[in-house]
Amino acid sequence: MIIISKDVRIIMQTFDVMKDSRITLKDLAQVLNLSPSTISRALADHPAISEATKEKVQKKAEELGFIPNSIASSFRKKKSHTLGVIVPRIDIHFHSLVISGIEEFAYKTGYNVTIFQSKDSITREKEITKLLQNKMVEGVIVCLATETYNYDHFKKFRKLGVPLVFYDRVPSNYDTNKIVINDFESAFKATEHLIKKGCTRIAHIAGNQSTPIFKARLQGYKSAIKKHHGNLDEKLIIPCKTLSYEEGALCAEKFLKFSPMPDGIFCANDYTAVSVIQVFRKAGIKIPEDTAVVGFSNYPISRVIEPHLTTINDRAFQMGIEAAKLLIRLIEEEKKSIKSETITLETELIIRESSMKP
Amino acid sequence: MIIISKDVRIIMQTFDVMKDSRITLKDLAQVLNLSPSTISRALADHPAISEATKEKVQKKAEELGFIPNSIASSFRKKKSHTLGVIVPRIDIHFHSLVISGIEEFAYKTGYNVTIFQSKDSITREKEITKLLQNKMVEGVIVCLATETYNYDHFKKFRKLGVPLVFYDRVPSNYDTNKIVINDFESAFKATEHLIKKGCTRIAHIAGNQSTPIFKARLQGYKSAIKKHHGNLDEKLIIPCKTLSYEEGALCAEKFLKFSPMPDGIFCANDYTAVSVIQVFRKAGIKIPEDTAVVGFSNYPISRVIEPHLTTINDRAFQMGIEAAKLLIRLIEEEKKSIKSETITLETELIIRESSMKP
DNA sequence: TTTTGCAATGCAAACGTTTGCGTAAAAATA
DNA sequence: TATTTTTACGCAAACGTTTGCATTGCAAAA
Repeated sequence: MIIISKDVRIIMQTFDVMKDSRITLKDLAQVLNLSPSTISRALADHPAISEATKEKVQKKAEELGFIPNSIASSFRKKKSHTLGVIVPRIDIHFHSLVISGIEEFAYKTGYNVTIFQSKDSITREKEITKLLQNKMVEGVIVCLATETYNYDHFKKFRKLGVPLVFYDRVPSNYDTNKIVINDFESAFKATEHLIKKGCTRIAHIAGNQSTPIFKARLQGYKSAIKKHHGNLDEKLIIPCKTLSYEEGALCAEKFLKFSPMPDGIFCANDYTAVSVIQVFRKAGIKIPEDTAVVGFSNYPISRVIEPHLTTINDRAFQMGIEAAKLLIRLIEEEKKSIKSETITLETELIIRESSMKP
Repeated sequence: MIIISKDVRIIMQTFDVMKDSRITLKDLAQVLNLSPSTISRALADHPAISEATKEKVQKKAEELGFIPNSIASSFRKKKSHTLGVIVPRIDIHFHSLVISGIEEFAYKTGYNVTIFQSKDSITREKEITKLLQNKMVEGVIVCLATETYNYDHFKKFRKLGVPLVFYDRVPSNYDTNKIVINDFESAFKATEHLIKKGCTRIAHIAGNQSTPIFKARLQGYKSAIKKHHGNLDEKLIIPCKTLSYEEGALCAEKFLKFSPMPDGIFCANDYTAVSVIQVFRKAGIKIPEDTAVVGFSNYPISRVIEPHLTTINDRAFQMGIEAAKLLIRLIEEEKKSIKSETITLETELIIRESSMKP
């Protein structure tokens, strides 16, 4: 559907005339009979410029619709005021929350955010790191691709003096800045909650054990069980690859065949937890009376599923805020710090009906 | 938790030495006894440069770890190779899908994506448009803030020759490029589906009527009812402000008091649809036997809720792809086109259990 | 009055890359 | 061999802003 009206023609004319006729500092200088340097300083509120000229310049700039060319400025000052962000996928709710936090803080501080998706591919991740170096970003925030176990492609940033902050899926054995939650403690809390609710056979749907966060969650679960129940039944632990909704259903089917069945299940994420609840309910198992369920991440779905899901708030938005805050601090610090920082965010157990045993 | 090891110290030394010692074209030129222009052309695979020198340059560039300064290049060429994206919020699943599509296409085409959240505030939206002009973005993709009814702050882009593409919440009465779905037809399809399933009293949870997309959905609903049932009972239409999960529950409560109750409900989004299903089921109403429900958007939750929700796939990812594709075409077109384009994506009715009346 | 000091502005270079034009040498043509 | 064409490269300007240093005018101190 294409519409060409008389109106559009008029607009086009304007368009063609104005095209690329951006007013520059020099133009302003000429008009005002001042030097470009004075204009520049006036606009930057430099103390050496008199208030009178400052006002004059401001007014004229406004009048002529002067738009400072920040690329020229970046070029000259060697500062792009841009942060690069590499996430596995933008459309995963957790990451979109983190990005939202990053943008929020960056915007307030005057930085721009350029995003890239690694699609969990190390090849693409490497490509992106190269791009980011060209682009002269001032700092980079990364959540590693699942495939990434070697971090060499990030070393160049250090050489270039570009600070890095990793979040969630962070490098192990590599000293750098990290924003994480305490997965161990969170899992411990979640498991302990089930124990306190009277569960005696608590199962765990575990994530990919080559990913540190899921490993830590399993450890937290184990630790809580050992502390309160003494011994641990390894059979109650079912490892998953992707922790998808579908995989969760498969785990649930397995649990249904156990005898006795688990009376509590701690799932490494919310998708599998939701899946378990649905499969169990279809099988006539009452949640939470027969089996209590706890998830991890506080996805929107957790407060929609019936019964509402007890889960761990993983502070995704806050993670983004902290990542941006730390990164910008590192960028603006006079002498770039040598120390690497790891910020651990406090999680919170959100207790809902799925674990409220009578 | 701060760890300083001997290793880190060594890295730091390297770091300090290397800092800001980026190799430039000039450096390369000097080393190779060639002029910067030759280096530039060699690296750009210019036909006027011999294969021999090209190879020599490539090799040396690799060897010295030359990183082209794309800010300088952007500055000189007046091309930032950057797209600006303004969305109300990144953490809304629909938008994160669109952004994902935008990034996907932009990445393949060599463009970067800088994102901004308007937070549905017109003030912030205006601020962002100013920023984007400074940044010399080559094109902008926008989903308008709910507050936005005046589009003057976007007119400057046209004057600057920067193409704009709007998606989802697009300006009305303003000739520009738009990517939309056919909300009218989709709503018509959804309502007709309920009619064909035998529903005779079909209600509608409508969105904010000052937003064109929700207005169109209401019209589509009305049109289908009128076509098949002849007359329309306006009481069966409940308008909502935000279409939130909570608002959906309020609507559901109202429907429960109707007599006779609606035997079909078409909701303007999935949140309210899910809410309706839950409230109805708690009240003992069988879905879909007593009342069939159809949502809109195909949110992840729609295939988790029991019964799974019949809904409209709004092609969010594809919308992002198309927006980026159109924008980049507009950017790269020789003579910027005068015509505004509106691309309407075909939606798809996804039929699941919530509408499968026997 | 001369000197010193300060406030306000200008000069000019620089940032790294690109590009139109010029030119030398080599190759092709007359 | 003389002339033209082609090939391969260099020169130098330009992009718009910033910034160290120089400069001007003028008031305060000597």
